[in-house]
Amino acid sequence: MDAIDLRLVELLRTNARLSFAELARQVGLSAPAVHERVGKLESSGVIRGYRADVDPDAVGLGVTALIGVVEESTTDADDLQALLKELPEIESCYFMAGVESFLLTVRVGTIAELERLIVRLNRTPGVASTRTGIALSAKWENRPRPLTPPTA
Amino acid sequence: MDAIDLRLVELLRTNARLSFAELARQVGLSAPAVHERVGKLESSGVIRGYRADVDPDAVGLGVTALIGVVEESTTDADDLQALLKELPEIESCYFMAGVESFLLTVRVGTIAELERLIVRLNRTPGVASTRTGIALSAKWENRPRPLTPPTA
DNA sequence: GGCGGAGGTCGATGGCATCCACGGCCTGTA
DNA sequence: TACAGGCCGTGGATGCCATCGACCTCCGCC
Repeated sequence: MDAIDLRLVELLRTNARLSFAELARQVGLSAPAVHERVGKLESSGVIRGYRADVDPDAVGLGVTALIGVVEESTTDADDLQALLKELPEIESCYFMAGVESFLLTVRVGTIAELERLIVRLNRTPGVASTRTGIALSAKWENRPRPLTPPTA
Repeated sequence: MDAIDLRLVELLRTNARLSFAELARQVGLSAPAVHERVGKLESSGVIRGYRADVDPDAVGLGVTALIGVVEESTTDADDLQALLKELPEIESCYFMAGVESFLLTVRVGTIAELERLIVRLNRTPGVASTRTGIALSAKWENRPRPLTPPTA
């Protein structure tokens, strides 16, 4: 992970469809060199994949919510996590410090669907309670942060 | 937005670097046809961009937190939003229903940096108070949800 | 029936991805 | 110092891909 790798990561983070030739021009190396570097970044797990950033509204997922989940004290967090993973509506799942063990970001089409999801969550074994906040709008999401060189 | 468009979106959501030729094979069209469809999806805003999914840990952003922000009653939400946008640490910003007007997902390198960020936030004009939850780990993030056809 | 547009296929061409052989530099060692 | 080996790069070759233009086909509408 030197400065060039960091620059490649930053470029791909902003536009994942850049060609290797273009990346090469940006960082001042040849295309094969960039190809190999990116391959290593992928296989070492620095780059986990490439995703199109899609407007959720446009694909029928206009409702975003954040749900805090309080675990029952008798349950194993791993078991609960496995159950949560079954629910495709859950886009992200964080294990948190605090009373609410999990914080979920959730995407559904309608408030009615959200209601059904909340009911389902509360019925899930290991869930003591949930607390839902509705996002009225996403001002921005997953904004790629400028990466600071390690010496900063 | 027909079923083929939806399939293209789903494919690109999972792997944004698929070639048009490969996409064409997957959906049973020719490459130029797919090229045109994807172009329209981009210019109509359905596809907002393409992002490499990077392990935050690997680029020195090992600390993730969620911060709820309570606005001062005298402030304009848009003004505050503009100020928040200046802070590169804020990865996502949702305008929420509830006491906390904004919910921020934040990514920093160390707990010390998080502390500085919280102090800065509390000093920001328009911010009445903040409430921070620390993510001990991200179980998963931005998982692409299988898209249901509109008739489902 | 004839027309026009949307959206598709096909074929050609230039650029890109990717493989391979080669070379320079840094480093540890005699 | 001289040298050997590994790492990382370059340059050239080759086949695939992106992309353009010409044409075709279907469908709704006059």
